[in-house]
Amino acid sequence: MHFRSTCPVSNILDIVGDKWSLLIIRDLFIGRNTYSDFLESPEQISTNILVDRLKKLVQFGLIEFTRNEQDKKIKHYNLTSKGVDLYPILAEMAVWSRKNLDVEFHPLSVEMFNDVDAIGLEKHISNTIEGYKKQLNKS
Amino acid sequence: MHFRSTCPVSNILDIVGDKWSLLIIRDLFIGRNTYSDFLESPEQISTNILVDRLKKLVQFGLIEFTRNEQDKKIKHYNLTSKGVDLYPILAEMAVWSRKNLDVEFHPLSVEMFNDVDAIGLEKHISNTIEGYKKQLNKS
DNA sequence: GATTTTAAATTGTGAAATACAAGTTAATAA
DNA sequence: TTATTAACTTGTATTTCACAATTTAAAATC
Repeated sequence: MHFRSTCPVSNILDIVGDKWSLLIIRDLFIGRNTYSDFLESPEQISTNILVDRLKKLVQFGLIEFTRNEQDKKIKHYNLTSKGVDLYPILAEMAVWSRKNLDVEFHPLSVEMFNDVDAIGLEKHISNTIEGYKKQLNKS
Repeated sequence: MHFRSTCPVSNILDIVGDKWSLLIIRDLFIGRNTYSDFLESPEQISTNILVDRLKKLVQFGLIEFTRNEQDKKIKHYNLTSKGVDLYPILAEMAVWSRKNLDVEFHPLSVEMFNDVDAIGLEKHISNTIEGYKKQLNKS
């Protein structure tokens, strides 16, 4: 990995600072976890970019995959601990957009905002991280 | 502005989700605020990209500029309220990098991490935002 | 066990974004 | 009037991305 500088903000941007990586991470948090799932996301990623990003995210240790036991041609991706740690960034991004953009949001994010308003951002973040890690231990 | 979807994470990435925008925002938080300052940052942005990003960030309402009264050919950029609101994202990115990357960081970020450790992330974020807004009122 | 189906991956081509080097503009300073 | 310099532009090469079509390989069906 080549880093442009020793700034930690620059460093993480060198890893996930492109148009697509963080959207794949977002997808994993909302339960989408196969190649086909990612293709169905509303942003419409191209297949070559998707394959490239999945490979890179695996190389960086942010995600990994297991084969479906029933149908071994299906890969189920999941976040690693490093990947789960990205959630605070995604949450702060969503919060910024709600505060600063005058647009309608997807029902899933409205649900997320309701939770944030009900229990606070910090609690929402820790709950989400904990929830994802539980899901991991089951599989 | 064209948004790829109604996901708030996707929305903000459509605005600042490129290789450079958030580094210019970071620069403004650490006191770099002229074209020449930005060019001197360690990541070495190209002049054409810099001009393009500054224009876009102004258009999006994240930054604005004033002319130096002593030397009117110098533009001093500053964050707007919308721009200052990006700080939690930058802070969470830095925190992620410290936790998950095994590299040495720039002295300025070490200083920032010390503050985070001393007073907590939330307090560090609110102090930084408040500090920047004070600096704004003076000018 | 040959054929069909399908998730994942690849390939080719054009478009867009970025990098790099050089030159231009315009306000200030000498 | 001529430097000087901050900001900006231009041209070209490279890299990344978008879009469409095709290929691969494991599983399911006949």
